[in-house]
Amino acid sequence: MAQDKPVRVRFAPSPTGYLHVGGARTAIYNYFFAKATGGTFYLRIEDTDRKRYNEEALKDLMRDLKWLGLQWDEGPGCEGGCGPYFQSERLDIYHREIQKLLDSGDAYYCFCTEERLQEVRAAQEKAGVSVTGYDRHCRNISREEAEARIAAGEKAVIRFKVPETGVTEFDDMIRGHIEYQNELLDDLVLIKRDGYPTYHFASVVDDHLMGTTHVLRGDEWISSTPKHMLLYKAFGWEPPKWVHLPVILDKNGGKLSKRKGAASVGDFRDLGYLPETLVNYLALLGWNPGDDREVMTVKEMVDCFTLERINPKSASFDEKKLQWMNGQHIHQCDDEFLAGFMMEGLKAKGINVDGEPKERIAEIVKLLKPRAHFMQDLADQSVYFFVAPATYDEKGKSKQWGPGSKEIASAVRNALANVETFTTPNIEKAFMDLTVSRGCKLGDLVGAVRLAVSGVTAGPGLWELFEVVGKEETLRRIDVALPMMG
RNA sequence: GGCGAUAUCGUCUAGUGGUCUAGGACGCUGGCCUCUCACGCCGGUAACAUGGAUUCGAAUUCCAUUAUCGCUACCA
Repeated sequence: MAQDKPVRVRFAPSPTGYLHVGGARTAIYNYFFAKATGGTFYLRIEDTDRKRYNEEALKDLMRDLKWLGLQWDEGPGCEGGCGPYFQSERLDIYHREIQKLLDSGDAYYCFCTEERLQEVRAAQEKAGVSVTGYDRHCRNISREEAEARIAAGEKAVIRFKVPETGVTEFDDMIRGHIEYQNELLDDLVLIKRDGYPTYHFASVVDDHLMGTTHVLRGDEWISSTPKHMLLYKAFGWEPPKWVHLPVILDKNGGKLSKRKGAASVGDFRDLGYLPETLVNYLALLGWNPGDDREVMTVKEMVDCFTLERINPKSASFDEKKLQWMNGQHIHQCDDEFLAGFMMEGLKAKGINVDGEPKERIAEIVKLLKPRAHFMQDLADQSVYFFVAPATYDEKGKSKQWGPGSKEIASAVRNALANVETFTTPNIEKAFMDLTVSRGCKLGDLVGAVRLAVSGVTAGPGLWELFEVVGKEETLRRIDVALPMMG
């Protein structure tokens, strides 16, 4: 399947809401495909619905795409030769192009009102006819009459004159050959009453004019593709290659929606996922590299990306696996980056870490890194290295601070007090010696003091933990907790 | 209703007529490691939607059925 011309693909969102992970994945595949083939990835804003336009959504959209690392080669902010990249700024182009269709007789003015359309629809429903849609009431109004009526102030839309017979077929790169009977298609609106183009018209005109070679879009567009094919034909343009992507469903096979949980890129960022994780996971949801690799960098994925390995089946989003993958990516982050993220998190909690030695921060990151599943785990779990616990885990209290624990904790405290150089090996030795002299197990010694020093029952190895907290502070925290023990 | 797409473990997937008593990953689970929790390592669990047809042979091809999703807007 040789590419005769350089690949040009686009992500063409409508700025009506947040960037849904499904949309994000469409953007990812477009981006991967462009990068894998040395082509161009451009961003086009489909803002032809003035009622649903949302300025905030547009800003978020671009921010989230950038956060994911999907920087466009052309588009808002980096104009290329095919702008403008906002459809709302291309109205003159659509009006110029529609004239061609009007001239050739492939499009016509339609004066039907919303009310009449509704009546037609209702009647069709009642009659139970199989073919529904616009009844082509205005199809045969002459151009002269139509223009006269418009000149007289009547409002109209412009519809496409779809052939009444025949078959329209196209090949989808991941689904193969698809055919539609033209008689099932209705005369879709091309230019709306407000003068704006519909999606169908604008996307066809733009994909052609902007040189799109492959259209990668959600599979909800499959049924519209024959209409788009017919438009290309009417214009005499060569259609792009079609690549309809499967959708992403939630755990239960329903739509992934905000109401049911996280659904947008921003949601997952707030939850503590790395962009690398999200891109990796989303890419693997419906595509595979051809081998067993799963945790991959963008470069690794781009290097082996092909459209042929995209699955036609829609996939359920599994947040458990996402979590696991985030842990994997956190393990691969360099410590310095994690340290920066951790310190910001601590600052946000009101903990001043400015004076902390770099080595100490690095040591903490080293201890916490293999335990982190979310980025905020770093800050959340490191608080006790900087501030003594104000409260203690309730379950831990009843389990670790029961009868006899005070005596054990005191013994540990005294043993620790005698450790001159408070380092991990020395601390460990103190504990070991204590098990010998007391004739007990290590497990008997650690629970109570871990809770006393950290406030929680889970965490890094105790010796390391104590070393980083420091001798004086460790002893002090044990002293504070001693009276609470039984 | 009509049209279309899809159909392998709970989930993501490998698999393109024999090497499949179906492989990997997440999850769940047993164990190892061990001062806790993680990490890591070893093992287990679990699937070709159904019915026909083609074929010496089908998860793989074809046809039905079923189920799910999508479209059926002057929304994208």
